[in-house]
Amino acid sequence: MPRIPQDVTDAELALLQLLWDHGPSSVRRLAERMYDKSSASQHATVQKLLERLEAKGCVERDRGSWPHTFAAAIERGELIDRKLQQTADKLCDGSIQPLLTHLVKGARLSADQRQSLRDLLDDLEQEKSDKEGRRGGKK
Amino acid sequence: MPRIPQDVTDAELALLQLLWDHGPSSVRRLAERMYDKSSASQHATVQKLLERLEAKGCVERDRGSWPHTFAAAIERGELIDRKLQQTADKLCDGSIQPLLTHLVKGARLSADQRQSLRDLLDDLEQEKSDKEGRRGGKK
DNA sequence: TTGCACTTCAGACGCTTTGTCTATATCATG
DNA sequence: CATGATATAGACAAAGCGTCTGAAGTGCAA
Repeated sequence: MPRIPQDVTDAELALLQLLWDHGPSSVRRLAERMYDKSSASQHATVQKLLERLEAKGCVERDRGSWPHTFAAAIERGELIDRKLQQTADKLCDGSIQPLLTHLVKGARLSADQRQSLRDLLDDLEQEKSDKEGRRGGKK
Repeated sequence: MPRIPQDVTDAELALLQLLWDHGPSSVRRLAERMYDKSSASQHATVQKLLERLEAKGCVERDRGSWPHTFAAAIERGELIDRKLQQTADKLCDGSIQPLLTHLVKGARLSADQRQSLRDLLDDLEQEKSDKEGRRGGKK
């Protein structure tokens, strides 16, 4: 089940952004947005990129429609998580804790941002105790 | 002097890790650790990688010693920050806030980890008020 | 049906990166 | 200066990436 995540290149990422921002689209629409009045070869380029994205499991193609409609198969957040995990693997021996520390220290967080982070932690706390209070569940 | 950060490749990173873990070293020592009984050509490979790392500002070479001694010119944390910023640039429009959120949500944080995160936030709070009330003695 | 425009698909090109290696110049010391 | 180790410059193959060409397929209108 856990398909091993593949890397997404820059051009591919640009396409994903378009899909995230504008929803499922045809090759033509994507090409027109990406280049802005696309030529025949650019159209083919987009097609190839989509093909590779599909192979990587990042894009879903609806072969029933004509022309084919493409949609993102992963969410932005999913890709973010992948990237973070990769960074952790390479630099922190797989542990994410150091990343957190560095982010919190490095980012100049405003009071608001700090507060929202605290809130987030509170939510986690809540979740945790929920799990305990509700008759056991699975360990 | 914000030297524009360069990317570090895998083999280069492996060298940096050695420098971080074992301190300044000669090419020979690095080669022996990296491959484990290094050949002549592997020795040259390490030399080339160090040369590139030096060009990228990630390694400092002491040309006074013989053989040259190499030391990391950036800290692990610095590279982590770079990577995180790059991820933010590509996926979050440069903002780090989303990264934080995803990390906190995604990482299964233990109670201890959550607490240390809170402490970290408290420290930031403290720092903030320090800056207002003091003539900053840093250390 | 045939013709046409559009799409899909397979493949290849050209450039760059990356890790590796060869060859030559340079050095420290006996 | 002779020798063995080191430094330096350059070349190489393999792979990745964005791009493009050419041919096959599909829907549609005359």
